[in-house]
Amino acid sequence: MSMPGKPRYQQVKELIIGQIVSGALRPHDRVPSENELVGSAGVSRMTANRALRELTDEGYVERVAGVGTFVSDLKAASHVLEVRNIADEIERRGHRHRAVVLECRQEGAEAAVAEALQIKVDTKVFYLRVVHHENDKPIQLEERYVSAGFAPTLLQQDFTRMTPSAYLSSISPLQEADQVVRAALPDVTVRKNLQMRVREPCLLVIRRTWAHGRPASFARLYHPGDRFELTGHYIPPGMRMGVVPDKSELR
Amino acid sequence: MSMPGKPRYQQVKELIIGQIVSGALRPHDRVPSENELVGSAGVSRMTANRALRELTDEGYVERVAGVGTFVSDLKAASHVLEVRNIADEIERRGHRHRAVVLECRQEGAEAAVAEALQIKVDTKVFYLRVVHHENDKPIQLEERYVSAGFAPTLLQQDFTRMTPSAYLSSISPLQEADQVVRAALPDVTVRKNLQMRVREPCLLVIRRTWAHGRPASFARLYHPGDRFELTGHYIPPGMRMGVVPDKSELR
DNA sequence: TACACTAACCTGTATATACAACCCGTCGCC
DNA sequence: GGCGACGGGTTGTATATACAGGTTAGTGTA
Repeated sequence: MSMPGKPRYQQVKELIIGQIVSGALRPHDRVPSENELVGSAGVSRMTANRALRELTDEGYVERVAGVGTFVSDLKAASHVLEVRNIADEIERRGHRHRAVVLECRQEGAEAAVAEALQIKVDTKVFYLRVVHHENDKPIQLEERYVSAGFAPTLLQQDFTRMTPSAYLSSISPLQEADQVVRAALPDVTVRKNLQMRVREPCLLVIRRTWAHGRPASFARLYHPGDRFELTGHYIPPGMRMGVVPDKSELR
Repeated sequence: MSMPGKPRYQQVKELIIGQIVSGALRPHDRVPSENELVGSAGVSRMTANRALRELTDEGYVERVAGVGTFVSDLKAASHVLEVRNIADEIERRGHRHRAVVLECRQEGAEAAVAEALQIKVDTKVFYLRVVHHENDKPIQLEERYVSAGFAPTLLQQDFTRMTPSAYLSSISPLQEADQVVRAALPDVTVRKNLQMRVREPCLLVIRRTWAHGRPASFARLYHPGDRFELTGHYIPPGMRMGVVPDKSELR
């Protein structure tokens, strides 16, 4: 255990992250305790403590004093992206989510998709189109391409029970992502599927998610402009433990 | 220096955050070194190190080995919000930014503004309208209301040299914020100011920034849908040092 | 003057040690 | 059987110490 260059606490972190990402450690599983890491990783307890503490800050694990350290639920990851799983979002508002699968098949990647997924044109990809409803009103049209190698069992999945993005993150959680948000006029197909008025603009989120350093999935998410908005909230870190000089509570 | 209940490293962090937020320490100022904190805060160097290290992770300060610790530029704050200072954004693309101030005056808050800023209707607020250009093409119409008490010297400011949001964050940086993003059709005034085609939708960002627990500023930012997009990128924390998660199993 | 070297200071990491608080199972006492 | 005390394991924090490596200013020499 002596990869030179990288600090030892970082090596310990990567060891554990690797086991989480590879699936060897699953959510709610127990992570080696500090004292166990002293033995197995050959570091001091303070070093093991730092590794586990930083993994806690980063959302990988949760620690309970007197009990142990456990892999966390990984839902926190998509939080930063502001658009979480649409089903969770709807349920959090106390509404009913329903998904209608329009298409679900394998096809050859066209140029734009191939470029986004960094594969050759005509490579096999899975293609999905799903409309998500909130209380029976369509609120998102999801058009998604998934690299075939990444999720071989995708076509057998029932996406009315679990959204594609939830399914994908269950296969390999906590990866990289980039996205673009723009306002655009929908084409006729999109407009019909979302039951939008003519000339109503839509909010379009284009997102790629990465796994193992390669794009795994490419999605276009269309939302009706009059029924959907992205919300974000920001509190500077370090302010969250109840600091703040002035605490005037309002509302 | 012994407030029981809060750990000492946290007390040190809050001490420094307080000086940054209050303005006693400004960007690029030097922060007490670890050894100075050993003397002035009465903690061990390891404890001071932990405080400064966490402030680094949280974006408050930057550290240079061999040199010292300095208050950061605070641009990190808006980073999470994905729309940073529009002028920085434009310059980062190597383009030219120009701001045209349409209006800049004091007025009584109307109902919607009063609610957003949590003040009474007709309370005095500053009202600003600025068009931001990228290479002489309008790219953002900024309509902003600022609580009068928050920035008394606002009307004297030259907003062609410094954007309103940069000015506000220079007064009291690193506060809380919330925002909403939506797609909408602009009204005629907005469309004209942004030189948009008819029926072209716009991307609307509505943002409130908070200071000392109260809303300080409320802004509507309109962007032409065909010339503007919000981008975001997400890398899970802990993966940023070049990890390659391998499948090294243990036990 | 030009240049090399050193001393002082800084961050970054690693370790051993210590104590507090917490959780839980077990053992012993009532 | 019931109940409380206790001990072992766990996290959380604090400290002293040590060494490595970076930066800078100043000093001294060629």
